[in-house]
Amino acid sequence: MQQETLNFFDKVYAVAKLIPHGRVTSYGAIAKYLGAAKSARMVGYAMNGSSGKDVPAHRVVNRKGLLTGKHHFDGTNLMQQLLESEGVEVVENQIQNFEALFWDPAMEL
DNA sequence: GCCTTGACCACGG
DNA sequence: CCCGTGGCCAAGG
Repeated sequence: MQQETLNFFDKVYAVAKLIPHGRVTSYGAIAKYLGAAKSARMVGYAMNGSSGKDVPAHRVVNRKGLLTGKHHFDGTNLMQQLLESEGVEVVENQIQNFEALFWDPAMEL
């Protein structure tokens, strides 16, 4: 009987891995898909442990399309470069055409 | 075992 | 959109 909390983290990783290229989603969207809409914070925290995993954390941004977590990456603009590498326009830590690139698991899945 | 911090979000003003 | 407040859960001190 493993811990449910660990399941939550694992779910976050699973959903993040399902994010298609050139698309982005928000912490709240993932949390809501997992049934924990109010636990959006935990999604970001889970991402903190995504280091070393196959989780594209750079595709997960906040609700405003802002790269709030770019400071947690190795470099300063690594997250932005990764997104631009997938065809996502990012200016001043903000994703351009965010609503069009937004990928909602609860909606698309 | 309590207190603070944190890659957030919703609501009210 | 900005500001303040509440909530949620986990990790670190």
